[in-house]
Amino acid sequence: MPTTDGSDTGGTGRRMRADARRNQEKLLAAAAEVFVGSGVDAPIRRIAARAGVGMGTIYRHFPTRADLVVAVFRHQIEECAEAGPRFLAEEGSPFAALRRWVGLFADLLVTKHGLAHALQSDSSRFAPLHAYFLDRLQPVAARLLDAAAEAGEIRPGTHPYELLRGIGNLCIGHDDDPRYDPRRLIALLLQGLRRP
Amino acid sequence: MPTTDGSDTGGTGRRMRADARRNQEKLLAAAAEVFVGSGVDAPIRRIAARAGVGMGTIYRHFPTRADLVVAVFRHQIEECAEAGPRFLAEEGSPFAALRRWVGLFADLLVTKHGLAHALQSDSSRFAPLHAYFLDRLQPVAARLLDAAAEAGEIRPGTHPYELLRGIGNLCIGHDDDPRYDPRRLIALLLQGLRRP
DNA sequence: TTACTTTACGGAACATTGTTCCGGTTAACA
DNA sequence: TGTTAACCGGAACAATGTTCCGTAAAGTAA
Repeated sequence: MPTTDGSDTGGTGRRMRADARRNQEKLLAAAAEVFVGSGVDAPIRRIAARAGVGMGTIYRHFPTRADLVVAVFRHQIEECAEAGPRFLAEEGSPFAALRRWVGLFADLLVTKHGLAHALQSDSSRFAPLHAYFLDRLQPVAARLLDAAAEAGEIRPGTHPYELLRGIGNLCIGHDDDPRYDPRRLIALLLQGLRRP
Repeated sequence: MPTTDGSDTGGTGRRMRADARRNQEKLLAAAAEVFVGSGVDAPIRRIAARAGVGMGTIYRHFPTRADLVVAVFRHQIEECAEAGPRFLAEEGSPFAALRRWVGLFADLLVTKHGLAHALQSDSSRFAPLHAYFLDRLQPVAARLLDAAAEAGEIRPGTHPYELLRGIGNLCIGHDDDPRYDPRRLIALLLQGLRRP
């Protein structure tokens, strides 16, 4: 798993060359800028151009688009994952923690243009992004669901994966349509979870 | 609004030439076949080739991909729209009718590969598809929701558009992942609608 | 510092797909 | 049957993803 600080080894176990690390950072910065303006489907060429590097360089550092997206959003994903247990400790009930965390998760998807859309995508583009998201967030969702179920606040049996994916899906396309607010539907979904 | 039978006028008010109608039918058949195998994002070239016509022909008949998708699925959309009022008459309660209709709607999206995905899409590709879907199905959803709300079975205030879009979103990507079954989440959503 | 090795860089070249355009063909009709 | 308007096919162009290799730079040791 690559890191973003000076210790990055490029996966080879050897230290990265200085220019390589410089370019990687330039690429991450450029990608973050372009993603905001044009979504995560922006042309690779534009990102390379904005970073001032060639096509070969971007493909060497990030073989797939998903690798680049993961690298750009790693921080936010990490924060979201860490918030789960914290909410469980802070909130009065497991269900309240679950609701708050789901809200944070939805914010992440809604704020970053096209991220939700990329997460499911067709076929298996973005498979690495999908995998990273799940590895990191599914256990968190599972723990919140379990806690709420044990407390008797929701009925048991909900699959964490399915819930995450469903919420992710609901967040798609909110930004080109003011009539559609994913949060209302997410609230309905949570309501449907509650024990009668 | 184009039709598929012999009366098609191509929108000009004049009768279509025989070869034009023949090609349109060949294209519809080919598109339906290709969509099943490769989803609605299959290359235009392949559809044209399967129909045995040139690129110009397909673009003349269906200027955008969405036009072609609409034409292919018109029948199913129409059936779904007509089922709404029928369910309302047949079922014991408005909510039961709503639930049954939502199931039919979901089946439509789940069965036709990639249709759900195309429905929201990014930017505004598929805008005609989106528009047709809404024009036809939103009033049906509205009537079902109103009836259920009036009967006191669900709480009022749910936007038909939002519900349709949400269900559409939930149906995305079910086919490349056995762990994800949109129907379970849709059931939760409906449960969340119910009056306490 | 210099010579040498290893790694990375840049961008041309190729592949795929969407989209447009135009010369030739054909159906419709008098 | 001749005229005309509509239609056809596919070449040509454009945008983008992906690969490859000659060249340049960084690291290393004498």
